[in-house]
Amino acid sequence: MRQERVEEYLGAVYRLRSDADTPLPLAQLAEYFGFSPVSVHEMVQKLEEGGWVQYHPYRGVTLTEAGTDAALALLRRHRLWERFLSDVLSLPWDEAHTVAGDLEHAAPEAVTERLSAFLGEPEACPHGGPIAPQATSALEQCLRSLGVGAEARVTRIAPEAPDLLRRIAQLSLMPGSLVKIVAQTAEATGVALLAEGGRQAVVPAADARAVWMEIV
Amino acid sequence: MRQERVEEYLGAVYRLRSDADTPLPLAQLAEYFGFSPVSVHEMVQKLEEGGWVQYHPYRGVTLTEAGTDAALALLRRHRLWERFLSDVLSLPWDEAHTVAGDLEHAAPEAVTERLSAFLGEPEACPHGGPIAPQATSALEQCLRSLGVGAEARVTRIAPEAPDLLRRIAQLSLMPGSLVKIVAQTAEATGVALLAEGGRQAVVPAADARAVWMEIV
DNA sequence: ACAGTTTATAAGGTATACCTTATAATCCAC
DNA sequence: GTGGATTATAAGGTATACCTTATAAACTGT
Ligand SMILES: [Mn+2]
Ligand SMILES: [Mn+2]
Ligand SMILES: [Mn+2]
Ligand SMILES: [Mn+2]
Repeated sequence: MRQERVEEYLGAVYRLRSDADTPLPLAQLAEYFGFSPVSVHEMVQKLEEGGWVQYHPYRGVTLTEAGTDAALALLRRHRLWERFLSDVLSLPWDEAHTVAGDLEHAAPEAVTERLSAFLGEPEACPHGGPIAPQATSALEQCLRSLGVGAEARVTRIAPEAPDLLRRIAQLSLMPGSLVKIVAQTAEATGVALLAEGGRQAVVPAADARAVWMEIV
Repeated sequence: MRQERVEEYLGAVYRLRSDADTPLPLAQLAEYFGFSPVSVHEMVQKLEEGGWVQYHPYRGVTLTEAGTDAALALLRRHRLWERFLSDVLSLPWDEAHTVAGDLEHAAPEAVTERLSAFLGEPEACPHGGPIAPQATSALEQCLRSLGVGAEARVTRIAPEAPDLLRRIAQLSLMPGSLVKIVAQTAEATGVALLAEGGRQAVVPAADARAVWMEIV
């Protein structure tokens, strides 16, 4: 197995899983990568042989300790590069995410640590993802799930799909933004309406599911 | 052909060739990579189909214009990352070279330009390699070729082999160092002796061939 | 409890980029 | 101009990581 492939799989498992013990169905991994389920199954078997994941037939994969460590290290590198690209080189945040997706595989531990120090030991990526690997705050709720009248602060955008990031940026909904839900459209197909610092914006339901908030 | 492989070959051709029109023998490429000549031959044929090189049977390869452009762009990225790793993250210069060998493939044009701006548009890598692609100064001579009594300034270390770089660093022979040749040992197996700012050092003949200087 | 869906496994295929062994063509130095 | 070294080419092989098609097994809801 090539190192980069291993990392991509472990990173994906970490990002997509709901919690550490609930196995992630291979179908979800396949869909995430756009690979056939058969290919993902093959790769997962190799990952299990390598001691990175545990495979639970008919249920999915969980990360072993080694797998979790590797995934966390990857995510940390990813987010540090994102900060560098975004803060130091002023790259748009969707491009920062994309480029970091390559750089993340090419920085040994020593470089990562020095990069973190240079950046001032940041705590989150430009999209709100934690850099010091810690549990996601249990207080986070997605924008979609908030009711009319709620006031909340954006903590994070996840998942970090480039086109989604571009739309979110246009609405100025970056982490830190304070927001009040002023209206809500009908059910599944609906959108959420909200006002922020005077301005108003309409967030499509699908996008609202990727915006995570903390009620204030 | 995968982009990274193409880049590695073009970069190697550029670094190893003596001048633009003299073809580089495949044997030298094979030796550089540690690949079999047959494999290199196969790859060179694909590179020719791709329009990156021209192959002159029994003589070697030359870069096409597209190939030269790609090689120069790669070298530029390589050297900018070296400067970043060395200046900003304080990595030892041999490690900077090694890590840059990976990062160089993962930075799109836009990132490269911003990186260069952030670094203050540097003109050379930590080992003296030019960043703005220009002809190497014709005044450069290698340390090995200088006679006793000559006074010169180090301009560059090439090739950038990590262990060579470590030895050179220990002798404090980085680009900029001023040096006077005070003695020279016998022929091929010999070493060159020199004094620098009071200190004295003995440079093995093989290493002296990689230290390029400008007579002052 | 069984039908229908989901998941697993078997079998064979592709492309990339490396390998070895063997033979053929060419070059070069004497 | 020929013989020994270099270089080219042919043929077949490996590993990785993806693919499709087809069949089998297990799960799940009614
Ligand atoms: Mn990646
Ligand atoms: Mn991010
Ligand atoms: Mn490289
Ligand atoms: Mn360099």
